[in-house]
Amino acid sequence: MSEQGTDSRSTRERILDSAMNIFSAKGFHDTKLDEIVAEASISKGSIYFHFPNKERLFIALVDQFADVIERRAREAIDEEAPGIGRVQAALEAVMETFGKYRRPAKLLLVQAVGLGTVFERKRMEVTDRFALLIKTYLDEAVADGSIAPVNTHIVAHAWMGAIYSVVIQWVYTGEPSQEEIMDALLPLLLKSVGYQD
Amino acid sequence: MSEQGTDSRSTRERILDSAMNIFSAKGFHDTKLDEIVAEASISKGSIYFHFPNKERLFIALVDQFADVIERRAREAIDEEAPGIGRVQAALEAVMETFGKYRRPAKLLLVQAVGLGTVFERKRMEVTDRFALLIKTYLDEAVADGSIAPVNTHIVAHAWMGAIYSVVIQWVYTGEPSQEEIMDALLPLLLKSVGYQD
DNA sequence: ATTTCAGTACTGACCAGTCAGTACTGGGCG
DNA sequence: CGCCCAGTACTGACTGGTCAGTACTGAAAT
Repeated sequence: MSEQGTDSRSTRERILDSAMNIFSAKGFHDTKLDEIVAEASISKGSIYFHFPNKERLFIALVDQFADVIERRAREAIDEEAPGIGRVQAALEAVMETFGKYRRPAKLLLVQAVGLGTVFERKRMEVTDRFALLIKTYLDEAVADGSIAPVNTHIVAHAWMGAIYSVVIQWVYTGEPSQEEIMDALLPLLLKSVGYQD
Repeated sequence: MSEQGTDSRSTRERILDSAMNIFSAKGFHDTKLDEIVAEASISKGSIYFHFPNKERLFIALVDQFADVIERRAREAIDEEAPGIGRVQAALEAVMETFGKYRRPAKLLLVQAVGLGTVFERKRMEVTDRFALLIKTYLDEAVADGSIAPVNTHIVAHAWMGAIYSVVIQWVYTGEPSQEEIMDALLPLLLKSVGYQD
């Protein structure tokens, strides 16, 4: 692979890194491409060589992190036997991943919301994707008798919102700690569907 | 008060109405003041007479609706005796209010998020306000023994997120119906803190 | 005759996106 | 081997459309 200059990472990666930093801190509209250019020490033309426009650069970051979260969740699920244990494992994996990547979390949960019509579809796509993932395993837990029948569609969205909200709070303030969150949130969610360990 | 022309509402109200319609549909940045001018049949100068800038006009709408939601919730609470009944009453009031005002709900829950640094403070202020309201009455319910002790701070944020998420889903798709939501969400939340009716 | 409110026409800063040009690599060919 | 050519990666000064905000005028009310 071609290396050159002091920084060995490829230009594309440099752009993505800097874009992540600045988008997550200032939001889409308050981020100027020239700021990314400065922080990444690349040129404006480079951005347009690697990405068709600002919007797609942003969406690339959103997709990238949504993929990571989903992959981690699925990995955790696959290591667990069917039933409510999978729900717990997935939750732990998701919380851990959000915890490890604070800035991407902010980008996905906050900065990707409320950006006009174009991004709205992307946002719904991502939330639906996660909600569906949750729903699948809730349905599984219902089927094998781990929990009583519920409206899993609504429960899935409610769970996702609960996780979002607590994580956002944590991303911004650092409080409450991840341990406190796990200790409080996991039993809360499980109890909400009538499961007691 | 001064009336004039066909439309009897004051210019300020006309501006707020049209701004609400367009902001809630297209988001902050995709809304041009000239669109508001056209829809309200007023002039651009009028906007700048009544509001110092676009940002404050938007925030005025956010505050306005946040006040409505909070007032309805408090009214519902005050009619109920202390304990878990208050939580239920507040929830019903909030859901009903969101249900009645679909566009403002979209503005508050979606369009007011992810708009750079300036609005971030406002968003946190509003969510903290609601979370604190929930927390107060959760603490009350714990104190009088309606529910077992929990980390009410986290529970409050989780509940808020759950409500947000389900309402957003409903605002965009019209599904699930308000009745389904109430039937599924209320027991879910109550069970999550170990309360069974 | 001054204040309040509304209307119209205009400005200029801003910034996403462009493009002509540079630098380096590799490989086909006589 | 030296030469040309093509392709890829990147640069950064420049442009042009957009739109928030302003200046100024008018007119009704008190």
